Amino acid sequence: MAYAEVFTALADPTRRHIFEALLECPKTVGELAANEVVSRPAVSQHLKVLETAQLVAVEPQGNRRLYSIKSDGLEDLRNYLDRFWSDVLSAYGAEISRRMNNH
Amino acid sequence: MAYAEVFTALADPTRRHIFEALLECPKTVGELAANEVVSRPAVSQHLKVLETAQLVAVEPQGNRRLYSIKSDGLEDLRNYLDRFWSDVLSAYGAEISRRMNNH
DNA sequence: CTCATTGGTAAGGCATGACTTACAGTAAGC
DNA sequence: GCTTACTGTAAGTCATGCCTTACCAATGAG
Repeated sequence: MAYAEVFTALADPTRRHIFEALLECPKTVGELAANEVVSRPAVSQHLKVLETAQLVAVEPQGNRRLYSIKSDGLEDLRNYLDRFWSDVLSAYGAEISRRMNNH
Repeated sequence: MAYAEVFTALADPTRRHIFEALLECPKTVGELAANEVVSRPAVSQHLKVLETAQLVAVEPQGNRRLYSIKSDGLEDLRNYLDRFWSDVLSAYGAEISRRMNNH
């Protein structure tokens, strides 16, 4: 039921960029910040949002923190869309039959 | 390639509510606004965002404007997620093999 | 023709969010 | 131990977004 946070998290271009960067392989905050235009603290804040949305996970490794993709958030979003998808199709069916009756 | 606008559009709770209301059947602006907490102009502005994201379509009917679901936006989002989904899985595979080598 | 209904747009206020710099804390290297 | 590297948090600034009221255009009803 966390699809709301997922929408919010992925609505931001920078957060999408960070998220997509993590698809390649797990990365530290510094590595992620090196590929972004914004500052490192900004990346930290974005990672916090992504973590709340269950899109990433952290694993402290000594001095550094290794961030990696967590599929839970995407799964929530996918379930939300799947539920909608059937509703959309049935809505189309209802609309079509409605038009066939009216026209 | 409009998934960015779709994320932005569906990140707002009111817009999600409007969008979900349209799943039942096409509705006019007044009907939609009657079921929302915000004012009618606010609903109009939300509908504009949803329309930009290819999530709804309009059909003027005399005095009124009938809004209905348009699946294009959801389809874009779905394609984006599908592409990610395979990447997520392959990323997991890489991560697993990486851990098997290291530990 | 006149008035009411419907709905989009403009302008302004206010809250939220994204970014920055500064600071604090913890682990690593010497 | 002392310094350096890595990262999260706090505080403040600035832009963006959402909402409101006011206004205007177009259609329908009488």
